[in-house]
Amino acid sequence: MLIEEVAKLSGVSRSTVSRVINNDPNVKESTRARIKEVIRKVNYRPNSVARGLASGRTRIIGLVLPTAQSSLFTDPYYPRLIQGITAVCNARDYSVMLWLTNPEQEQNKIHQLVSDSLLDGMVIASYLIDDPILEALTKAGLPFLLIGRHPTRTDLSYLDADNFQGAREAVVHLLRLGRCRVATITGPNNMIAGIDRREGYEHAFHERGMSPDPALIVEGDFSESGGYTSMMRLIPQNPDAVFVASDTMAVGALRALRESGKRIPEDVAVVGFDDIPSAAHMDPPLTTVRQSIQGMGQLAAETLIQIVNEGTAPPHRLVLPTELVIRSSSGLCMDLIGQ
Amino acid sequence: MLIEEVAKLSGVSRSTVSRVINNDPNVKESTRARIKEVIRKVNYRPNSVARGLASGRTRIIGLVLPTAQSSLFTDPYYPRLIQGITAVCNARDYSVMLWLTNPEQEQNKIHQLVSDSLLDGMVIASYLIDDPILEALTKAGLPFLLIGRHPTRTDLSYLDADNFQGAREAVVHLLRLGRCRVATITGPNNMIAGIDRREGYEHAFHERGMSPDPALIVEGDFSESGGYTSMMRLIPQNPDAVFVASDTMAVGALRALRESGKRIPEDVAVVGFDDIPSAAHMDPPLTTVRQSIQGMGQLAAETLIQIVNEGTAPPHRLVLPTELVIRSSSGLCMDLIGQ
DNA sequence: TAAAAAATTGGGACCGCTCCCAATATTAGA
DNA sequence: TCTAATATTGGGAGCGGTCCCAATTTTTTA
Repeated sequence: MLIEEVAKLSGVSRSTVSRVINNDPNVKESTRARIKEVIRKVNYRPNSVARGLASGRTRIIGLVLPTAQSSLFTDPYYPRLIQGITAVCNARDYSVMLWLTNPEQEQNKIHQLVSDSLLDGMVIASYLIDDPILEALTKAGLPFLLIGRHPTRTDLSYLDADNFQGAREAVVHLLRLGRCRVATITGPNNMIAGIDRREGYEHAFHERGMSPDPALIVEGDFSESGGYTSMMRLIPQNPDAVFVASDTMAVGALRALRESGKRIPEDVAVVGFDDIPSAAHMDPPLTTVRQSIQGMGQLAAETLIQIVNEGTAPPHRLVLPTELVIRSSSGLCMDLIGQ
Repeated sequence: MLIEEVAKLSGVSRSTVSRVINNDPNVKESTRARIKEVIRKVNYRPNSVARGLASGRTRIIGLVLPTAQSSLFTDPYYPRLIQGITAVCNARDYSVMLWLTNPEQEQNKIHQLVSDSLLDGMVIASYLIDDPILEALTKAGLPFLLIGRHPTRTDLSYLDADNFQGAREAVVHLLRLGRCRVATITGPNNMIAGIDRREGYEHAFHERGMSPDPALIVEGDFSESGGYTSMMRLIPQNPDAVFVASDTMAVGALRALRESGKRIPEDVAVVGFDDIPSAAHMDPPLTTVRQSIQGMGQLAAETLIQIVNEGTAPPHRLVLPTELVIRSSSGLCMDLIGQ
């Protein structure tokens, strides 16, 4: 079924049908109703490829995720992000195209996408974006949004959780509970989220005029086994608490602590980051910093769609709040005592 | 940069450039080389929307996943599937479009996609596909592939793991170890994977002239908390082993067993299904049935692309083998004794 | 009631490719 | 060396919409 046929059946020209399809107000109400009825009756749907070619807008947004990330799909992070983004896109009648790229392909792939004019915009959740690519993106005029702030460039739109504050609060919580050898397993040092959380950790010390012992800082990789390995390296330093930069790593850290005969939280208090669904069921239930990844995905999609439709405004920099969720892995908490 | 400009720079017509782009053999080698050089130099990339409109093929395949599934993204199943599919599509220069739909939207959405001619084919991993949709898909002539066999229709192409054999072997293993009250936590009864695994469980009994006690069969929902709840319901029946239809549920089941003071495997042996990455790190390490979900995704993409390019052959029915991975949650195993 | 303004509608010109068929160049056969 | 066959190439006609501008209708205004 073509627009021309719908036009014939409605007794109008294809232009008028096109107007109805695109919600152009310049159509007489009675005409619009008649056409809509025909469209409904014959179940007409405009060919989106043709629309895309003619209008220059495809209503497709691209989502680029790094596949190198070992935690890519064992950690619910990306799945949640995807869920948030697709939910909004579905509702707004946008389609989502997905690319999982490893670093070698990534540059080439993004270039390709940019010059392909298949996309109206893209969400880039990769953390290893080098400047040439950003340059290409900017020059191509393709709207894009980073998930996770860019370490240096401030002229780009991004969305991020408040990693610094979240980490800071977690560590303040541990210090307040009287822990004095608070260690941390950080994220990768080349990921901004890892860096920001470590800085939040450090800041919590500085606020009290203290400095963390460098021996208590170990880099992790956001994976479960990475958490285990890092914790094993940390144990000889006798920490009495550890802030782990992701819940998935915390799972590994808990395992390492158990195997070493440490009691949690008596010997070592543990705080994670993310509040993944299983955090509440861990042994013991994990105190953690909650971030709404799905919410971030939703906001990302909404923001990008807005940019696409309203032209590029000044860069959007959106930072979502986090929330410390206190469970038993960090020690006695008032709620429990009350019961 | 348009094809016409490339043609001008190469001193040929756009037709010849088009031939080179599409690897048409009817081009003189010297001409082809010259054009390729120009393309490289000016970094020309054909507009895929225009190609799609002109050729009727977009090189985009759709992937439809059910979002209702509570385990959607806590279980690594779908992420892995996505990873497998995108890997192959990337390599073959296809793009993947993703839809996460809930049952209410699903029907409407698929209809929309079908009549939109944006897709060359689709992979449908949803389990609640009703006949009208399948009819629409078939009638539209859009190639599609189901992940998970259809319960009744045998004329459709699908890809599935050998759920029946995998479950059967798991239960045979438990029975051979001398367990006599082998329970099971099944998948949802409306998912074919859940049904096939339960039938494998039952068959293992029948092979030995036995029948499972119906009280030892409890339906689960493939989620961690579902596994916990189901196990709690099972414990009063005094099982000495349990076959859990997914590792994620097994996590919950282990938790329930621990809380009830049961030793694993001494009191209750446990076998899962999937072999998720954390299975080897559980306490105790989980015996489970391994299936390569990523491999399934890859094969799905390859098969669909083949169907798209070579026309619809007789329906493809591909069943991938599973493998029993014996760890300690199911009891003593020879490997361990040997050490 | 006629002219002016505003609201609708129609139709040609693309969007940037592919594809078919006719035209031209090249090679082989006699 | 000339003709037939074969290999290359060119160009028109779409693919199915959108969009602009001119034409037509309807509504206002004087």
